[in-house]
Amino acid sequence: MTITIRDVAAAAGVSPATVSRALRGMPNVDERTRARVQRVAAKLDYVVSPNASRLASGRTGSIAVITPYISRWYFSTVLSGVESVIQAAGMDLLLLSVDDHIPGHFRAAPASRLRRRVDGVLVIALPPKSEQLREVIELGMPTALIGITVGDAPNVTIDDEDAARQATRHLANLGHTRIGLIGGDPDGTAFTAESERERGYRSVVAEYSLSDDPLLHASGYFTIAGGEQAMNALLTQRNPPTAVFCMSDEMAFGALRSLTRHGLTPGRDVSIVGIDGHDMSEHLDLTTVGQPVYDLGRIAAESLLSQMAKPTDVEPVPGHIRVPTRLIVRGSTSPVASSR
Amino acid sequence: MTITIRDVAAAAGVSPATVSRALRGMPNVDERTRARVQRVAAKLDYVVSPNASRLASGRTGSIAVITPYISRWYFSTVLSGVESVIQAAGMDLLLLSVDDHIPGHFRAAPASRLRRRVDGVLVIALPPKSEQLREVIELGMPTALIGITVGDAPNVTIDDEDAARQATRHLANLGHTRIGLIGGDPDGTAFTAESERERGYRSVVAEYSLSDDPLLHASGYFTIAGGEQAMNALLTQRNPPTAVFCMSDEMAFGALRSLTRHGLTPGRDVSIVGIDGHDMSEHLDLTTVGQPVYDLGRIAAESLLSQMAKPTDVEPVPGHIRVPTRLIVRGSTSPVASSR
DNA sequence: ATGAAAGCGCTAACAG
DNA sequence: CTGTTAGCGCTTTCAT
Repeated sequence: MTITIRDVAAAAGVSPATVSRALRGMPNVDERTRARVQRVAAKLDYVVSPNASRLASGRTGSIAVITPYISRWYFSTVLSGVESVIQAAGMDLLLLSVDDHIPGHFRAAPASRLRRRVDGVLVIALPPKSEQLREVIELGMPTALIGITVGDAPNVTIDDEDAARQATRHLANLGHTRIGLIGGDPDGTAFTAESERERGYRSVVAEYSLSDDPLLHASGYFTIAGGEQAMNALLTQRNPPTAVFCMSDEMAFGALRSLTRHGLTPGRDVSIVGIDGHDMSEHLDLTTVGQPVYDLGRIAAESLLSQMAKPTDVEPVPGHIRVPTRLIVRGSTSPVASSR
Repeated sequence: MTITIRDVAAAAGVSPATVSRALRGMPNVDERTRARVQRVAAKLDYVVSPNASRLASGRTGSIAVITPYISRWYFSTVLSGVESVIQAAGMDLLLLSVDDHIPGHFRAAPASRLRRRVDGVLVIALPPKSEQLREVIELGMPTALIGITVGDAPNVTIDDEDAARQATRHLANLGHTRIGLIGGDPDGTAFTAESERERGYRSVVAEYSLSDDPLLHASGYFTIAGGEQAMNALLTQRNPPTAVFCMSDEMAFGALRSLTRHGLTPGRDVSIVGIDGHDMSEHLDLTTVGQPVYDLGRIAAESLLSQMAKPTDVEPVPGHIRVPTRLIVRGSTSPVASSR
């Protein structure tokens, strides 16, 4: 019923091997033969069986993307960039989320679903010390990490420390001296990005001799709601900051909302700056340090592909790739009110 | 090097066939034999080769998700719901975008990448009359559509006409009589949702004898920027609407922004209502008709799975599944100003 | 309940 | 440049 390579071979008057070569564009095939085979294959509406092909060749032609979230902006945007490259390369993209969106729902370890199934793995911002990431790396297959740094595993990131410096410096240059920080969790160690951004912030605090009052720090857990609560906390102090650096745009959105709810005007009463260049940041008039998230995905996928193409013995260290960020100044930041 | 079913068989002192049966939980295997095989397989760290298994059995164990966009809120949220079900079922999820994010970049027809490769297909809101959708449906494999209706193909949607009625009625009940409409494209025919939402709007206009001035209609192309421009157009008329129904939250976000830019206050000067229940809608205090987007994905995936489980001869019509929506009233809507 | 045998549809040497 | 010969690693009758 389903037509196989032998049907094509018979119809074209050649052997299955020749059909295989002709269709895959291999050399050492007479161009007229190739043309005839292609024509016959098209007429017969033949498509190779990926499974047979993979079984025989040992290559799976697929790469897996592992991500903690699918629908959050950063993750879906990275995924989009990844997908464009994978698809252009003619490979299959297996999507695997390790989040448990449904509380209490057990998610199998990703590694077991990867073995013998994909040629390479792309990991989007999994917590560096998570069991799941460790498992994946221990698989020992070609891997590229996005947005995180773990040992010397090939990865693509922004310079998080520098991004934080750009954001904080922008505030300092506007004359602010009490600059708040809204970070992730209180430990600040869940992600490499978190500690690096904090380091960037601290380096500017030192550089400009800004206030380093510990009360200027709050945790927003990288969510909108968390950012709002963090800003609430900052605002209800005796001596609130005149400007706040948020480690992500989403937390900054929450901070903006907190201001509005408190009857304050972002940019006039308190300046807010984020990191991301989130789609909605323009809409909310948020100053931010934009990162090319779609490109992060694209570049990581390309890097993985080239890593896979290379012979396994020579390893020219795909290494760490840094992509640039840039400060986007909007209405949420302005010079400190000299006197109120 | 890689260990196969024969290694397990040898180590367990049984035949490969028995290992196969034991590991897949088939009946007619002595439970002690099964236990031994499982123990040996685990000790040897054996994983079946999906390709060999698929080739031999004829089942691919994968389902494809085809979507025009990956990073837009609606699509990534649906995808997230789909993924949770597919993964729980132990199947592979192949992600395929048919969008050309990179202008001029040719995207191969999806159908050719599906044949002999997946057992079923999930399609997220592709334009009903698109070539790509037609191709996919003609494949004749188990399929479920999300957010669109095409013939009698199994699908999962909200009641778009009803959602539009809820939104428009809410405005009418607040006393508004000049209610604007921001839709997708001028034809309003790209998606089934579009024409149905327009029908719902019109039915309420008729029901409440509201103004049906054609100047109250604008096109926002389902984007934030488009929504803003549409609202601009509506606002610069001699007799602007006092309330506007936007066919999507993202267009509503744009409309809100337009109001703010014009010095108007949403909810006080002009009421705005959207459809979606977008993550940011709460943050922007937007009244909207919420749809359970994550569940749309979940339900469609489950429906597809059960469709695939059934024998092909009896077809009890998986049919059309409607999920309920609900009006969420927030600050962007309020009673019409009786006199200004 | 278990084993033997025959493929699933293709690719990869190896000849020629 | 093309054909032949072996499998890739599993599943599935068919026996036993």
